[in-house]
Amino acid sequence: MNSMTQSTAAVDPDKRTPGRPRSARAEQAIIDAVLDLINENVAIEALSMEAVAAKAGVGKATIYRRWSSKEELIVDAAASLKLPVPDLVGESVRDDLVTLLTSMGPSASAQRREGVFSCLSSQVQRSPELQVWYMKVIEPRRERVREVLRRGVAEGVLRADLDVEVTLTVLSAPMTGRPIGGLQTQIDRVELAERVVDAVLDGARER
Amino acid sequence: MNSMTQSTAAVDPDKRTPGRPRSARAEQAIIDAVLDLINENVAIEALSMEAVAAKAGVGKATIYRRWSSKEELIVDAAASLKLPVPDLVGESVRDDLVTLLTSMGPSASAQRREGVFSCLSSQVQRSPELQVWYMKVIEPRRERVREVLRRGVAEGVLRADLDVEVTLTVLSAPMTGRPIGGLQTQIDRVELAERVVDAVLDGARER
Amino acid sequence: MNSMTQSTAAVDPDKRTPGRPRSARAEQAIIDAVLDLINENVAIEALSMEAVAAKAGVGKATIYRRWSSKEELIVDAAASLKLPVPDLVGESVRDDLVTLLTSMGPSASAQRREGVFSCLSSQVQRSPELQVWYMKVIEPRRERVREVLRRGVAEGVLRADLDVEVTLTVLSAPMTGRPIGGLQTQIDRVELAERVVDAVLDGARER
Amino acid sequence: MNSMTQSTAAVDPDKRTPGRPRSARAEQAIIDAVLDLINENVAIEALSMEAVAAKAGVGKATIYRRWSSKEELIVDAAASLKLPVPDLVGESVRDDLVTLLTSMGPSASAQRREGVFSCLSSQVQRSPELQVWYMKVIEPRRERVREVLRRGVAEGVLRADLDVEVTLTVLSAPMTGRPIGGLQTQIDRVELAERVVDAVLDGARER
DNA sequence: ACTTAAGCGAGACGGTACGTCCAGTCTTCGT
DNA sequence: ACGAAGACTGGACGTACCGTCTCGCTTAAGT
Repeated sequence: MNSMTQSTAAVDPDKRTPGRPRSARAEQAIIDAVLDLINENVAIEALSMEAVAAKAGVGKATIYRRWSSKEELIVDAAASLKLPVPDLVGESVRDDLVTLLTSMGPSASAQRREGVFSCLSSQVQRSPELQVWYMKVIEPRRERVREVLRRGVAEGVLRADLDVEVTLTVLSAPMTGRPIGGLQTQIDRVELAERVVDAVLDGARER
Repeated sequence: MNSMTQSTAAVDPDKRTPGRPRSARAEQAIIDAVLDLINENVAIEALSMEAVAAKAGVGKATIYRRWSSKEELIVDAAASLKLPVPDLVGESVRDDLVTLLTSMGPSASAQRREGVFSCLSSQVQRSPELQVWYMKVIEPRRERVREVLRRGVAEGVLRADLDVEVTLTVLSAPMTGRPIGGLQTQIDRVELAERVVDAVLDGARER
Repeated sequence: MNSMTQSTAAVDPDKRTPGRPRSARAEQAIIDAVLDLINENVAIEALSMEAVAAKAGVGKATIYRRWSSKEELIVDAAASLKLPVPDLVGESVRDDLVTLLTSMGPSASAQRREGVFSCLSSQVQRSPELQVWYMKVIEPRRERVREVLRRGVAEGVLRADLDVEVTLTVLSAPMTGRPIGGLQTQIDRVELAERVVDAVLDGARER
Repeated sequence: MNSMTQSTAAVDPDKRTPGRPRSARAEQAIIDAVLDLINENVAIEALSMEAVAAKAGVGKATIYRRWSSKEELIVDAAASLKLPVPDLVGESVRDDLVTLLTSMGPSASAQRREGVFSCLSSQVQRSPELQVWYMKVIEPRRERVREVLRRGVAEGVLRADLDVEVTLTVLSAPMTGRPIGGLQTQIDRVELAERVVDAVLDGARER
């Protein structure tokens, strides 16, 4: 994977590889081609390296020199879209959670991203390696949720015995999972986030 | 899709089509081949029609006569595994939910099923048509969850103003979603179900 | 082959086969379908049994019950077109030969026949059995040529030491062979026949 | 067709096409595979591209990149067998014609060639384009025959008013045509050539 | 300025799988 | 027991991509 190569290079910064350095233009053209193709091509997975190379005006070898598989390339393309984790006003646990959850999941932002994330999560199952990379993309947002939950506990707003991990999962799964057979098709992201947060905060049991 | 054909035929049961009827043996051999291949071949999506035909001892045309795409075939193969919705003892809302949730999701039962469901959910996004079929497979279990929730409300165990749909989503998403970056990799299905149910029932907010 | 079946049946004419007799309508429909398809479909050899069955409104088995291969069917279709051997006025050896040669070969008559014979001769190479059948179709005309040649010798019009077989071949080959790279594309059948006959009768050598 | 591509390239020999050049090894392996298969497989037309690719150790696409149809490939395979036009001693018109005719036609030389030419002539009817190519293979020998005939006329050995084209056809048709129902099955090539030449030179008519 | 080494676009390579079409056989009806 | 219909196995068709491998050509760093 690309980023690995960069890290490896960074280990010994004096040593410059001989020969012509890799073209940053080609690199960007490839990423753009991936995103464009995903964007046009709502039906994902018909995304072929051949098409990426053609669209980027690049030889296939130039792609494989940087990414050793289609999956890695797509992960990197997704990573390039990584949204800044939203700034939190920090006034209310509930509002912070709604903000964070809204920014999660496939439909989080620009249309272009939708397809990328949807495609990604379907590919990611396959190899543990890809999961690690995918995690790097989504984990920051998950960590912010944990922080908010812990802050809530500390402030006494949330239960002292809160199971933070399970609560995190319960909150995020409805946002990142596929919208099949559920609510997500009918209501918008913000409303979904609000209802999920409220349901999880308040609980179902009568007291 | 196969089941569609059957339904259509059922509309006019007197009228027999002329010619040799389709072989039930071939049909079953194809389904079995799919399940076997998925089973051996943990890495899904390397599942080829060519291999299915060979394994089933069937011509490719015989497959395409029944299913017009690989996706449809896999959905039908999955449907053939449809578990009986678990019987509920009906003593406690909490226990019933744990039972139902445990039976949900990709790792619900026999190993063979795991792969099928995992493969399935990654394919299903693509076409609205497939989603409809997938829904038919999973919806019964979702409906049972709704019933339990409504029963809980009626019995006064759950909040009177419970948002049943959101609660259903909040409960099921962690079970059916991909296990990426979450708890599912560390803990078993039953424990996950218990912790999710407890978290959702009790809520996070201090009261 | 069909005609064989008929001959076999003729051996014992009292004995009627049990069951429903074969439909003469189907038989004719199949032959007609072959001829029609060859006719439309100038590009021969794309003639499929499937298409014949469809065009004749007949099951494929009905064809295979009568003819055991595509080649046999085509030979029989050709035989059904067998022209009556032309009547000869018998006044002049030269004119009789021109008449006979004109009636030979693929372009001899109705357009429909052209394709059949062209197709036929390309298939016929393959099996000695087919050659026998093909011979039965063309041999009568060849025999008439031999008769005319022998008559010419008897009458003293042709050389006493004439090699009848070679002369027959030399006369007929230009008419039945494919028109590739030769004269046949430029001049019509009658003119070709006349020039061939004259050249062969008169010889090339100066005397 | 392949040779066309080569000729086109020859028009501007400086200009190299970009990309990896085509492998001459693959090209030869394909041609060899065709000839070998025809050779083993006396029953022609069962010759499949699949088998050619497998035997040549080549991807099917590599074949289709060079020849757009099976027919073209076979024509090129035949052309690769093109015999050198035989050297003529030039002493006698009759002997030269026998030599030339003997080298004509499907059974001219090595066994391998027989099948190729036989297969070829059955395919060639179909498209004018193929005929052009086939002509290129056979025309040189035909032209030599014309030359001999003209020389004979000039030397006074042959009739002054000889119809060269018809005589050429009359001589070559028995050699190249199918051996159906004729002499070719009984006598060998050389004898056939001699008898044909003698019959045509001397003529049939008594004088 | 001159090597040297790796980059570049292009496109051919051996392969695998696709979805379609036909061959020749088999199985079910209804006549 | 036939005829018509059509499903059956098998296998070739021609196409699209896979990931790799040349080509001839830049492009820089290090002589």
